[in-house]
Amino acid sequence: MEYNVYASACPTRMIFDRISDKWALLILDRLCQQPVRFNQLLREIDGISQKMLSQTLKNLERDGLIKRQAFPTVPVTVEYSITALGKTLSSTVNVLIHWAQDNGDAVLAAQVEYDGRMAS
Amino acid sequence: MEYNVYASACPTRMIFDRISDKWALLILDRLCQQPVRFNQLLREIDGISQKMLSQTLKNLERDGLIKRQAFPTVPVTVEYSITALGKTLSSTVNVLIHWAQDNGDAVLAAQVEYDGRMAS
DNA sequence: CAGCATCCAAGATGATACTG
DNA sequence: CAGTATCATCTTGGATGCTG
Repeated sequence: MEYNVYASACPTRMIFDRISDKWALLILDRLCQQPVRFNQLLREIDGISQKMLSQTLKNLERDGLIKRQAFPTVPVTVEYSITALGKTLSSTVNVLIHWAQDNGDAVLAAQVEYDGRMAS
Repeated sequence: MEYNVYASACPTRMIFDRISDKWALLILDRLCQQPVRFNQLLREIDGISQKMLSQTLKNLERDGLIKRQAFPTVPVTVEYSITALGKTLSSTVNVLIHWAQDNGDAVLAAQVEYDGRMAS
């Protein structure tokens, strides 16, 4: 069956909602490098709250993009790692990251030009 | 200079905030095909309100990703088209769209598995 | 036609405190 | 350490009405 990307019920749109989660992308990118524990992520992802981290990790795990593994140490240790599926998504995300790095200046310049044009 | 992607002040992060706007991506993708007028976009992008459309178009124009052109007809006609910069972004966005189309089922399956695992 | 201004409801998020 | 629960806040976005 063919889906209309612009319709709400479209599966692609559902995935776009996940993809459009800033924290999810940052976490995914971070886990792509190596498995990381909860509090370490909390420290490294600048600006994220414990609540959002917890919530985002749960979503990512539910989507099969990351894997949660708890070790029976005292106190408990939990390690989050990326899955094969998550890796493939991360690759496409990296394309966007590189675009941003390459074109950040151009966007910034456009903003300055726009603001000047509108002010007058 | 090197930026830390995880820091709030990072330019890449700023761009990510734009990219993470669902409406912006959909509009960009639509304009990539051909120039479209305001009300036509309003009809085609399912679920978007006039307010959001107006707001998103303004942001995209400010970022230099789309171009707004008004024609002095009665009543006025406004056409939005994609810029060269916007086209390059759209290309990378398309990679994501294809990923979503290819992996939607896998994500769905993961969700079902997760929900079942958590319910027990 | 192509918007802008206003009001308001709902959801997202932060801060804080508590737990196995 | 790795979370959960609760409350307060703050943003977001929809609905409506008006305008050049």
